[in-house]
Amino acid sequence: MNERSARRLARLADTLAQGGSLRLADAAALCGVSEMTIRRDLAAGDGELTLMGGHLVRAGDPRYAPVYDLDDQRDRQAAAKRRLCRRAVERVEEGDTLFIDCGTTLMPLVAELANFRELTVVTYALNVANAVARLPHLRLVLLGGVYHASSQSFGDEAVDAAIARLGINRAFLSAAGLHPRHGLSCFHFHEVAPKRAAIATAGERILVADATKLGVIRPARFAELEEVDLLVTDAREGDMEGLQGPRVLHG
Amino acid sequence: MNERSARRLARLADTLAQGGSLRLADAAALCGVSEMTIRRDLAAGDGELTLMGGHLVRAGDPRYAPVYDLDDQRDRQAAAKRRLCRRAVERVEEGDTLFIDCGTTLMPLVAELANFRELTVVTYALNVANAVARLPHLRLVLLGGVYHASSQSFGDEAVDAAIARLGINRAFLSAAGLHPRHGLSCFHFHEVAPKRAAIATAGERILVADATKLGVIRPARFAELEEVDLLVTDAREGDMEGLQGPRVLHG
DNA sequence: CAATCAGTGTTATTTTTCTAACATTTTCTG
DNA sequence: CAGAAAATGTTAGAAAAATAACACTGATTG
Repeated sequence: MNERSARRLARLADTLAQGGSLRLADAAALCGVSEMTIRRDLAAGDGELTLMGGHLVRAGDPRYAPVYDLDDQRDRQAAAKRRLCRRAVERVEEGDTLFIDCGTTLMPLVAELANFRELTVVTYALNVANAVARLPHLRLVLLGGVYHASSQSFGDEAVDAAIARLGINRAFLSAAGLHPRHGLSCFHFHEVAPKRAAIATAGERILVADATKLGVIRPARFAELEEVDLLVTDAREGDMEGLQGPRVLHG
Repeated sequence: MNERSARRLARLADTLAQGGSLRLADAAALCGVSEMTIRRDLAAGDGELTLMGGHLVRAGDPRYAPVYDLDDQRDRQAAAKRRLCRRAVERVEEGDTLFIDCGTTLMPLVAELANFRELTVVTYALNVANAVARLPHLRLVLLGGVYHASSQSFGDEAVDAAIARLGINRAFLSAAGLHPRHGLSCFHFHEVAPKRAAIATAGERILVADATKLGVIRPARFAELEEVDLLVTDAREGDMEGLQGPRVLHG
């Protein structure tokens, strides 16, 4: 996926941040491109946005999640994420204190945590917090602040201090872009501070990123590749050339 | 619309109560009728359910969807609480920064805020935060910390400092007990710190409490009656004897 | 019992959405 | 700048959904 394509997707995601839907034609007009281009953007995207009968909606919105069948095309991406998270959770040990980043990539990870007895989860994302709160035996620490609908997360200048006070064993990070020379980047600048704080504090830094993130640069750069210890991805060896730094776990 | 038609719609609405979508074919199978019948049901119905590209979803622009809380609906006092909150919201002015306490009492208040253009809501409760996050024009500040499932709220020792940094116009407080001599109390000790911090900072302190809270003492005492400026309640004059301090608004 | 009518199913037609193919424009590269 | 590659637009056809038309069923009623 290319730069402009991603920018359009981000803009649309922002528009739909509070939920709701957008007709494909309106989305195209909003971005000043043809409907076909929006379709292609969606196909190349990470599945956060999805098309339902000509209407663009947030895939994560429980309002539109299918009750019954799961045979959607969109599910392909979701299946990849589940697979990656299943690999990633192998690193977790009983008693850990985990940091979980925002976005949709790491949502399946929370589901995988249900089998642990004693875990503390630290996050600044509302969707992650809601998922964790449903698991009664997990301890949850939410880093507060001003809410950013675009990423469903909180943050302010106090987040560094708040994270520093915690003893985090493992940080699970997500990134919208992962580039050999430009390192790790995300869409929103407000995500940078908590990500950096987590990287600084955590014992082990684990990045989970599907193949579509590879070779991509996003506006907000938050770390170098060398700053993470492990990369969990479904990208094949061929796609990884020039990527140095983390050990790689293929999902 | 006829009896059976309404019954099918009710059943489908029930299936989608928790959100989610249903393909028309599945909906038809679920009701044991043809797709065409479902289409006709929907056309005759009240528009609660709608068809989006072959998928049945709960209708209306979710952006302005009413904020429902499941706990709230189970609550016998729900109607009273809604009435009290409608009275309480009269105090709110455009541009305010509001503190909203935890519990179910103040949940209807959030729904009432949908019509304001410019508000900032400060809270330490997960249920309140989720409700506010769905309203686009509202700014949300969540006070983070360790999650307490018992009250669906967060809190730690840093909450005082976090609240003190904010300029709060009006604090909407809830209490589990309200007693002439023993003042205001709640169930959980972890609620005391944020409540006290809000009382200390806010310009106007508004306590919302239905009649069942009157004359009751709970384990965690957090304030005196005199520390709130206004009490919104449905209790009758007779029940209020000995209650001194706040001005009273009857809902 | 025939006529009627509401409720539903079936089929056909129109409209919309999706997909693929190819044309055009823009951006990159040597 | 020429040529290649990428991005986007346009068009046409396939698939799916929405609508309309008509047929069937079973109950009601005069």
